[in-house]
Amino acid sequence: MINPVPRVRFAPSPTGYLHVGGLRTALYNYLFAKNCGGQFILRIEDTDRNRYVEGAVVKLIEALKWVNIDYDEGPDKNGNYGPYMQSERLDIYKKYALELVEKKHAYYCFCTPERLQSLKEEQQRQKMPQAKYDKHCLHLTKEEIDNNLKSGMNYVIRLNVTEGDKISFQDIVRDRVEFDRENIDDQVLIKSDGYPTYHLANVVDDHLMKITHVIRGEEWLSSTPKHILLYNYFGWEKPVFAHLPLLLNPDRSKLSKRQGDVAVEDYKDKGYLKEALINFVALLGWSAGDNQEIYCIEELIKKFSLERVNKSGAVFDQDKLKWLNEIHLRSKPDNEIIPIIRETLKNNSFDERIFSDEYLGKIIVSMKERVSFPQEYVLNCRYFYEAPVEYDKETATKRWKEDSAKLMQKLIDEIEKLDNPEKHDYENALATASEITGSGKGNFIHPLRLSVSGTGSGPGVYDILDIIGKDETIKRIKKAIAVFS
RNA sequence: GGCCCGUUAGUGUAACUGGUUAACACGUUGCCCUUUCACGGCAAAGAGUACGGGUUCGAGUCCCGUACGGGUCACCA
Repeated sequence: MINPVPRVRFAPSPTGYLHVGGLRTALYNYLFAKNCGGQFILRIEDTDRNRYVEGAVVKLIEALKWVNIDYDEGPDKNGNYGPYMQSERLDIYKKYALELVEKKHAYYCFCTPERLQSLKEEQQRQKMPQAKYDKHCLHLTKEEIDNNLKSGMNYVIRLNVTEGDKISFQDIVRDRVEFDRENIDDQVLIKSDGYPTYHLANVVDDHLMKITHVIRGEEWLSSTPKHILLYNYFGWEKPVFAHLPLLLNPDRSKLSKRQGDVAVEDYKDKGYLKEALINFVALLGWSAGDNQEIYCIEELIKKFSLERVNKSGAVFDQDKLKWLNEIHLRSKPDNEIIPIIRETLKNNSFDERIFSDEYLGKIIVSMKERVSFPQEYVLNCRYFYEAPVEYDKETATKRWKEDSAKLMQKLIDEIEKLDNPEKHDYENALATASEITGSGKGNFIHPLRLSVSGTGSGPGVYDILDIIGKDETIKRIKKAIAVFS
C-alpha cells in the first residue's frame, strides 16, 4: 500500500448538473472513505474546453452540498495536493508528458485531422476489426520533429503502446480483467490545445494526490489498460480499481435524460428528500447482505464495503424511490417540514403568514400518512388553507342525498351549541344529530366531509373540523347546502 | 464489427467456502382495520436462478459453449 490512509476521489467533469449516476459514484467513494477513516477528494476534470459550461462547477458543488456529501479536499477546500481543478494544472501534465517522450513511451504526432479521418475511413473500408492510429509519426527523425516544432505546427503527444504481454489488473468488483495490447490505441495524451486528455490527467493526478482507490463507473473499464500502461511507464504504484455497475433506464439502456430525470437537482425540485435519494441510490448496486432497506447516512457509512458491490447494472426504479421518500418524509420532524409548507403556500399564492406553526403542525399530524412529497401538505389538502371552491363531482353525486340538506342543517344546530369544541365534541354533536333525526351517522359524515373539504377522501372528518374550527365548519356547511339545493 | 463486462420474479437485492419446497423489499391483486382516503396488519400471484452441456451423491453457486443485454473503440469525460 502506498499510503496507510486510504484516499479516494470523485472526479466529475462539470456538465452543468450532477447526474444521479455521478451521485452514486460520489456516494460510494464517500462511504468507503468514511468507513475506513480515509479521505475523500473532489477533483474537477475540466480539460475539455469545448464543453466548458459557465457556472457548472458551482452547481456541482451545490448539489453535493445539498446531499451532504462533504469532501476533505477540493476546489473550494484547500488541501496539500491542489489545485483541484485540472485546468489549473496544465504545466504539470505537460512536464509528465515530456518525461514520457523522453523515455520513448510517448511521441509527438503532427498528423492533421484530415489524415486521421481518411486513415480511419481506409481502415473501415478494409474491415479492420478496429480503427487505430498507424504510428506514422513515431518514425519521425529528431530533426523532423524539431523543425515541425520550430515552425509552429500543431501537434499532440501520443502514448506509445508497444507489443508485449497482456495487460491485466485486479478490480474489486470484477475480479481479474485482461486486455490484449493490440487492441489498445496510441491514445492522445496532450491535445493540440495543450490540454491533457482524461487518461493522462487522471493518472498523473491520482498519483500526485496519493489516491489509493479508484472508484468509478463501468464506462471506464475499457480504458483502464491505458491507465495501467501509464502507471507502468512512469514507474508508479497503481491504485486499487473498483468499477461500479451502471445505472439503467427501465429498458435497461444506460440511464439517460430522454427517459426521465437524471439530475439530482430535478429530484430535489420535485420534492424528493436528500435522505431518500441517498438511501435509494446506495442500494442500487450494493447491499449489506441483510434485509435492511431503510438507512440513514451513518448506518450506510458503518455497513458499506466495496466487496459487496454488485457487478450488473441496476434499473433506476422511480416507484421504490417514491416509497423511500414517503418513509423518510414521515420521520422528519415538524420544524423541518413547516418551512417547506410555507414555501409551497407562497408558491401557490397563499398568504402563508396567516397560518401559525401550531396550525401547520396539526395539518402535518393529520396528513402525515397521506403524503409522498412535502408539497402535498398543501396541494393535497388545500381545504385547510381556503374553503373549497369546488366540490368533487363524483363524491357529490354519490354522497349528497335527498335529505342531506336537512340533516346538515340539523348538524349545524348541534354544532352551534358547542362552546370551544374539541375533536370529540364534534363527534358527540354528530351523534346527537343522528339520534334526533334517526338517520345513520354515515348520512352525516359523508356529506359533512364533502361540505368542509370538497372531496371524498382525506383525514378523519372530526380531525378536519377540529383543525378548521367551529365557525369555519358552520360557514362551509351552509355554503354546501346553498350550492347543492 | 473488435475488445471488455454482465445475466436470480416487472424492479432492487439475498442465498457463508456447492447441501432441504430460492428469501426480503418496492410494485401488483385480495382480505382485515377505518362509515372516507391513506397508514398498518394479513395473504396471494409472480423466478426454479438466460439457454444448453458438463463436473458432482448433490449446482443459482464450479467449468465450457451459445444467446441476449450493456459498455467501449475521439485531440469527450
